[in-house]
Amino acid sequence: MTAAPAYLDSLNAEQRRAVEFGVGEGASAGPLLVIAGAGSGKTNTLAHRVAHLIVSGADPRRILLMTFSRRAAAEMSKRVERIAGKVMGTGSGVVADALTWAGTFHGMGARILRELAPHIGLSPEFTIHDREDSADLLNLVRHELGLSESKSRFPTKGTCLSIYSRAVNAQTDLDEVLKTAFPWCAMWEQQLRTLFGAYVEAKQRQNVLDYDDLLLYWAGAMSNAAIAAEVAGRFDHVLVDEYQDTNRLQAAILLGLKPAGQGMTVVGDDAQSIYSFRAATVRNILDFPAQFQPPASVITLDRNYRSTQPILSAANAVIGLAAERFTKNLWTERLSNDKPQLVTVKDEADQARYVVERVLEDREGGTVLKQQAVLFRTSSHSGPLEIELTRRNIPFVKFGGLKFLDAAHIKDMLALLRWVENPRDRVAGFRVLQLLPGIGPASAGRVLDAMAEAEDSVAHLLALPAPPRASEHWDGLLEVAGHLRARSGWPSDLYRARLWYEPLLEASYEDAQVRHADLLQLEQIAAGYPSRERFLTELTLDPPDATSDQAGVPHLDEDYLILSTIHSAKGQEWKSVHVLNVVDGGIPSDLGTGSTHELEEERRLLYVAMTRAKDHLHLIVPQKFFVAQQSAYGDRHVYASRTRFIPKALLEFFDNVMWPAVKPAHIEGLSPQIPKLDITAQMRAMWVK
DNA sequence: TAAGGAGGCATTTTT
DNA sequence: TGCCTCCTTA
Repeated sequence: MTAAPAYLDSLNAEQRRAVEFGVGEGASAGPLLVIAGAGSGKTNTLAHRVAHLIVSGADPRRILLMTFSRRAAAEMSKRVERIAGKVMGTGSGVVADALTWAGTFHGMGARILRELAPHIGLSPEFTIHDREDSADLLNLVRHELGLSESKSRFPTKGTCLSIYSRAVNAQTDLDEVLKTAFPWCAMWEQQLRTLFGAYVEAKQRQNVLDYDDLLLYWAGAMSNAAIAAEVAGRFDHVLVDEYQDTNRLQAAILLGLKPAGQGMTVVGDDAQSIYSFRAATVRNILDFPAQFQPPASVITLDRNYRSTQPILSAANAVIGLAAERFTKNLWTERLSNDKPQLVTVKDEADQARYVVERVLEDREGGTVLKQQAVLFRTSSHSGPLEIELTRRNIPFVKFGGLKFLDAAHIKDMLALLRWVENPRDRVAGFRVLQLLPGIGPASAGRVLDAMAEAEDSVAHLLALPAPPRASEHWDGLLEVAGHLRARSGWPSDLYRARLWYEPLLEASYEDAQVRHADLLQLEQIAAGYPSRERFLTELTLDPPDATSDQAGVPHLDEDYLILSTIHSAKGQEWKSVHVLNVVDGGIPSDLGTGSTHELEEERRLLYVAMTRAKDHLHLIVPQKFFVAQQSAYGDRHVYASRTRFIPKALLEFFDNVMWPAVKPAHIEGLSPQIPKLDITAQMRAMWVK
């Protein structure tokens, strides 16, 4: 082996092995599995590997790089560019924008399917349903089948979708899925089977795909030898990040792309597998090497560059109690005397106060808010904290939970665009039509039926008479639909759509002002996409994270505190991390204790949360904790105990403190950062729910 | 047949 | 609490 090029100097020996593995053998290098522990420089290593491939002559347009989220893909591309640019010269243009196949499985699937569409019985104009749309369609189908009689408690649309999704992604038959994951729905097996069959037919008639279809159709296409050869032939290298969170369907796609494993690299950490509810299976990563002949090479990265030794020791101890584990303990050279804090507080209100106080303290100490995060198991757990933050005028952004796109008015606008893009999309049409006063489910259904039978459905729509009570707004709808259909100007389409929609918005919502602002923001976002189709597709596959419907959401250039579900915190790191509700019922969630399998995943969740912290880690244990979602009504709290994942024997890894300490917090204790005279804001904030 | 009101019930995490 | 479904009324 020749001496390593200078740009690899910053890597340690194992990282360099991972980067250089098989490079120079061209596309014939065998499969590689990199087990990369938390904070072990995984992203950096993968980025270096891609850059190294390119520098060594690989064509970046023939590299497929799949990550868990779009954010991760963007970050990766940027790094690759930086590294390779340094070597090859930034102006060369060889690297810039050349890494065209970087994204999520779903995103890449959508792109490939649009090309393959004519060959596999799809129209290239297909639109994509997000979870809620899918559930709505499932609901429509359910009603048509008469499965919604009142006395029988048929599973809700959301549950039905989860069951369907799991069966698809786990490649498992319905009865097995019901038995293992949804036992309380097992009695409905026959009806569910009928429902799912009808659901699939409806999707095909309407030329829509749901999230699962993006994988399912892709995998299906790969089972045809000619198509598989065509698709596989495009890529010399296939690299997959976060492999522990892929499911069997995704593994099947990969195998279809690289049956012998040549040019394939997967990276992951079985200790961080937290997506089994999405049918991800840790078996994918464990069984990866053996599915090839000869088996894939394995390289392990276990040096942690993120956390201090005390934090790491505590995290190692927690994961060390796992029933099964495959990765070694992480180690670091970052010494420190500060153990992680295990803080007992009275209730969730005190928990919120504690966090706020520490956050302000840390900021005093020079850690900007953006370098601090508060993590929690369930989106609703941050409620009391959000109130406290608002009261104290501390800006924050929340990741996970409710999304911008879930807002009704945003969905309305997108439905119009989607319907115009794909007039067969019944969920979209149904929604748009019912926006008009005087049109309900029945009229909407009739219009859609008439369109479905017509040769040219849009022309047919334009010629339809107004439904009985909807004459007032009918022409307006036809006009905007006709216009958008005939000539799509992007992003001005959205502007036209808004002009049409705004009168309806004002008529039906009290807070039309706020919603109006959201629509403007949507227009901003739209301007960043080259076409309507790309906008709709990518927005569905990668919804913006934060909501803006509450006052006080900061501009992005300001400093703000990060609030995030543990799931959404994957791959990230902060100087200081607070974890809320580290009690039984919080983590593990009281819903996640059904099987050992679920319980182990909850344990890994705590591990993931803890390993996000670089310097300071606080686990907070409120003694009084509300169960499930019923926080506000009734008084159904429980006296919780510390999470079972930190039994007595592990207490030595933590500083155990009670808060507040002996004397109660005093008003003079407030940080000088709080403007003393801003009482008016507090008065107003008292009424912010 | 649309639309608003009353009453029942609730299973987390996300592409 | 807030969402969803069913029922009543115009």
